[in-house]
Amino acid sequence: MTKSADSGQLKADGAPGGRESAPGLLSVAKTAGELYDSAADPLLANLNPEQRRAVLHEGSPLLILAGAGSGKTRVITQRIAWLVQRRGVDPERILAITFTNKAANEMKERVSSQIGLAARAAWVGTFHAMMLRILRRHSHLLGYDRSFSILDTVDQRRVLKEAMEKAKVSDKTVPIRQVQQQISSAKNKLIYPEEYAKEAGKDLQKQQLAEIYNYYQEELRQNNCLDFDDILALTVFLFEQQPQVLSYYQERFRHLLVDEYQDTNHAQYVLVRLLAAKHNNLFVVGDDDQSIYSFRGANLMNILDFRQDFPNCTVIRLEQNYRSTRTILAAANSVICLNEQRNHKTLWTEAEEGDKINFYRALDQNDEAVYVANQIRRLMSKSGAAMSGNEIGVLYRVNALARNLESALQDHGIAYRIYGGMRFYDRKEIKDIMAYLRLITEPSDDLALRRIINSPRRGIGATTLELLNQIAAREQQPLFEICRRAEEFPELSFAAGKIRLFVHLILDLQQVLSRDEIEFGFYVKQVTDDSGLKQEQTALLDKLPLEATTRIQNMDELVSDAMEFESRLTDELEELRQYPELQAEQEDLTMPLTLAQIAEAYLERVALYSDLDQADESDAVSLMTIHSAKGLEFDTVFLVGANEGLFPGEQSLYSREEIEEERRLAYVALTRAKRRLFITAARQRLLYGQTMYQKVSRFAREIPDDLVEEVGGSRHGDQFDADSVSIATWSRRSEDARYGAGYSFRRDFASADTAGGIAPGTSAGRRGTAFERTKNSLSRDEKRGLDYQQLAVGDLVRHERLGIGAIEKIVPFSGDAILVIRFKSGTKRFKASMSLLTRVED
DNA sequence: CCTGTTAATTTTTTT
DNA sequence: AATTAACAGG
Repeated sequence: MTKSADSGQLKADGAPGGRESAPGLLSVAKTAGELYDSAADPLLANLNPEQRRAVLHEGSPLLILAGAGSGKTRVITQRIAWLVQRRGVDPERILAITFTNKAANEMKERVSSQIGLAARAAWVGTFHAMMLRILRRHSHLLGYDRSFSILDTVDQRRVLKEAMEKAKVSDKTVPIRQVQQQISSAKNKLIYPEEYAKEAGKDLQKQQLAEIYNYYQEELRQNNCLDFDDILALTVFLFEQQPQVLSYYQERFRHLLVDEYQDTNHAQYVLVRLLAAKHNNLFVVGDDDQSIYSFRGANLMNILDFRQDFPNCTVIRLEQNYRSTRTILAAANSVICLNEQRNHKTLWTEAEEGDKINFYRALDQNDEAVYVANQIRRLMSKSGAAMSGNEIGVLYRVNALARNLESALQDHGIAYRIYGGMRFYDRKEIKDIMAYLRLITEPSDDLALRRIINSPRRGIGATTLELLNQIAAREQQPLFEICRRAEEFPELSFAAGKIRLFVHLILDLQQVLSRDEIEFGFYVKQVTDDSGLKQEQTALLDKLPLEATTRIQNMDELVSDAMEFESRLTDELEELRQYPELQAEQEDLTMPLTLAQIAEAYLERVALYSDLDQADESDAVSLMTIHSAKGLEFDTVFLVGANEGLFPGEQSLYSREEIEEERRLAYVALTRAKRRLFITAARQRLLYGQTMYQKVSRFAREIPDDLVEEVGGSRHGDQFDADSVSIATWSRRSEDARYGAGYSFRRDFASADTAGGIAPGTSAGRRGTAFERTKNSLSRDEKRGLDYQQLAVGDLVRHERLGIGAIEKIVPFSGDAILVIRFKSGTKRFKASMSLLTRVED
């Protein structure tokens, strides 16, 4: 399947086409940067020689091996600015790919501040977002309708389960999770069911998988759905099958920039090769030491083999670190050095030595959390040099560790924000509403229909649904079509009335959508109301007050999120209109937006974006996994849970490759810190319902002694270092403790610890969901929000980022109100109780 | 057809 | 520990 990628010939001519000759400036510089007095160019002023060489590079594919904190984002943005402003490249000929939406947003913003609104015409985004954009335009060539929907992992599991039933494979013999993983990795290698079946050969297990895979893919196709991996793989197939389409994008994207190249999987690698093949203007930035996504198919070989893949390429190393102190950098270097699979780089810095790394050996997970909270409070209240919360990041290997930290921070009154975990859009109530939107915009989406036909309860249960399924299979029509014709089928007579109500609900909502008379936010509100979802929760208020309240709040939140989304979209469009020259290629944005288009755009955003992507201005300590911290930096970093079996994880202990990946993860964690680094490990830890006894992580022990200041015990030796009893590893099996005589003494030790008067940290009771608690802690500390009843049209308010604005409109709903506010920069909408606004007295 | 109960399973990391 | 799936009874 790589064949066609290879057949794309790699010409070495980087010669710019006519359209690229710069206005006035330098055709000289393209052969030799020295001929041009680059030192005087303000665009290059803040770059070191290597960075400058990278920005100016021309004529061959370029690999930049950029160590952590070496200014790679700056190099990419300056490169884009350089291309546009000095080389006269049309921004719409630039495709810049990042890995997270957050990184993409940051890049867009930085580029805009350099070159202004023209940046809008460049394509900047994640692989998934960019390829999706391409797929939407050409999906009919692959047999998908333009309005296909994207399944998330949960929906995916639903479909898989059915596929397994069809293939008569019990999910007991083969866990769904594994099937999901297998299919995903096959797709990332561009292997689709047919080929998978061929490769299976006589392997019975593989044959079964192939069958499941086949059913799964069929189901997706029938429902006009793609999963995440399809987005990449189908784009590859599109390019392979439709040379004219490929050729169009090759021509269009004369300049291709890829960030975090070390995290590309095979499909992404092929995409890069295909797109760059014609003009060869490939600009790739990566750091093999920061490759941490092999579990989702990232292939480290892509960056290690770059020289072979692009024989005439140039390699530039960025080794000067601008982020961390000497101490932190030395620690990170000494850890990563122990990996064998790497391009050798040694980061250096001119920065000062800085504080030693603080290592704390905690008693248990609560003690650990309390220690972190105390340290944070100390840092934030230091007279004269008080830090603000957003300069602090708390990082951990697995999301499960966030819980203890949460309660400790709460007890200390520290505002925090948790990233990851449950996405807002993943909540049941939200997904239900999204399923309504999907069915409304795409009536053949059976998956959406099945999700909502009985949500809220309409008395259409499994029996009826089974009947519907049978008829649909017989008639070869989507479920919704069968529902519509329910009267024609006698077997449905029992449920026909209920089905008709449902069909009318959807048809009515479709009509409202196509009439296009109300704003999108209100449309979403109408969906929540008419569907009965809201009412269902209101009815539950007496029975489950806590849950129902959150759900109602979430639905309201979704309404205002939809409003904000619309206004942001319209603002963008407005800006584009002011630059007619940008419009040529933006065909999808030149028309006035209809309600249906907004709905589709919204569904798309919800599918690809996580909460992490929203830039957050509030001043709170960040809690996140190391994975999500990549690309970020904090003045002070706490790395918690530095225990063997947790980090590195238990399942990676016996594979050298996996240990190396974990070590890279450690490297990423350490290099997030600018000035101060705290590392904590617990002697014993209650996790997943079991107490385990843990050694200090090897990564903490690999840091040279002279860089570390130890508190509460040594990093070396076992967990009971006082009497140096050697216990090889912890045990997570409770029956071990019960039955194994050899284990009983562990419990004695454990109780001795607590009986010895060392009280474990206070364990706060569980209160509500993580989401809720985050919100509470913020509102308690910040007093955000306004009471709309005390506001009037014309009042002035201040927003931290947007400045002062005037209230243009107040739209009350469900005890709150949406404020429409005109700022200098444009009109924005806020939910009054949630807004970060303060009133300005005039 | 729905509800409340038990039993079982889960834990890497994310677009 | 906590979420989720299966299951029996109303």
